[in-house]
Amino acid sequence: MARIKTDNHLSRKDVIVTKAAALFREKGFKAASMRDLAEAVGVEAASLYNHIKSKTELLHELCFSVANRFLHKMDEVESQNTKAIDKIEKLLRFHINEMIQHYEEVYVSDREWKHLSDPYLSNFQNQRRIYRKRFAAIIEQGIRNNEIKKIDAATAVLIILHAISGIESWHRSVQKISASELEENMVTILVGGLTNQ
Amino acid sequence: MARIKTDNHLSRKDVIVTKAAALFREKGFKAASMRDLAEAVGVEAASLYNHIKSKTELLHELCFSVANRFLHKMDEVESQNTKAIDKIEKLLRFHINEMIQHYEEVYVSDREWKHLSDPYLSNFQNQRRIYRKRFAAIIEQGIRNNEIKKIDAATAVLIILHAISGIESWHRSVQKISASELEENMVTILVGGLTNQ
DNA sequence: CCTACCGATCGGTAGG
DNA sequence: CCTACCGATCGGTAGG
Repeated sequence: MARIKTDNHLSRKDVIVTKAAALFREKGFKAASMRDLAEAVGVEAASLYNHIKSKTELLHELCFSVANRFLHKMDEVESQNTKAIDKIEKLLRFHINEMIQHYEEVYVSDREWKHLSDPYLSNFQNQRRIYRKRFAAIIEQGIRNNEIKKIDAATAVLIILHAISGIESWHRSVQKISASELEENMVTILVGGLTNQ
Repeated sequence: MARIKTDNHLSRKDVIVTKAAALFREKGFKAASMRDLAEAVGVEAASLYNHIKSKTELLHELCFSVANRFLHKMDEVESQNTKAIDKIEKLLRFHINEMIQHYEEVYVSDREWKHLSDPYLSNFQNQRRIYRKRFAAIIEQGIRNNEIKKIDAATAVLIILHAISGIESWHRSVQKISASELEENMVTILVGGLTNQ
């Protein structure tokens, strides 16, 4: 997915990864078979193995490409010289947009990572734990600066991250409101819930 | 699960359903095998079928027993003569407590229902859609009465319900804060996010 | 990229 | 509640 392309065409591998994300999202990792995937790609199941090593490899490519994007954004936000609540809003908006634009991948990374096997599993869990701690540290900074209510930071992170995963329902619904309206509503409720005023 | 008992002992069936909830939560419905379940119960796999009809039956018993509790609570809350924001807080606290006390069942009902098969699948999806509409209607009432910010009610429901599912992370963590502190933190953030003040 | 096929594991049944 | 076993399906490989 991160390969540089000279044209708009996706490599066969990219097609496989993309179709895998859609299938894993729809059926779950375990219930999605390599034969399902082969049919979606338009080849026989055995042919997939000329491009990938295993079914699990597909899952960990998806999980880590998503995790890397979030960690990269966290680096960027932490280095900025802004108020804690602004950092949180930036992270929140990034999460919302990632979920809207890369729905299948982000969803799979969020819900199917438990099917990873070691060493990827513990690696992923570690990255996730660290990300949440960094997020909580920003909230704690905001509480010390009186920008944010006196709440448990870990609980706040948990609420924010899970609330965002709710976009999944919006994504598959008849979509009454637009993506930008969705974003503003979420920011209003969640930033509003954290701040004193 | 709803059967009346004359003593504290669970019937064999109850043990199977309870162990199934734990297994489906831990591994996911598809990845949890009947042989895993048999081992957890302490019998051979074939023996399970003297108490249950199929693996799917276990899933739909879990999903519908959880759904029924929420629908029953919704009936109760709707019939009360209180402000919309109080109804929301009541539902919110009920959800939180259900998630804390019946963690495995509620989690499975929330995350594994897609493995139901028709007619149970569409039945469950219907109940879920109706529940959310009733929840949204209360929020809309609150907006009309100026108790709640002018937001999209469906988005608010989505945020609330998914935020609660975040308790899953708390449940399996080293549990820094108590259940009641968790509840108060969630109510503070979410009710605070909805209200004008 | 395909045909042919493998060993393993699955949910479930027969019969006692 | 057990032993014995079934047909189906799985991820993956061999060989071309």
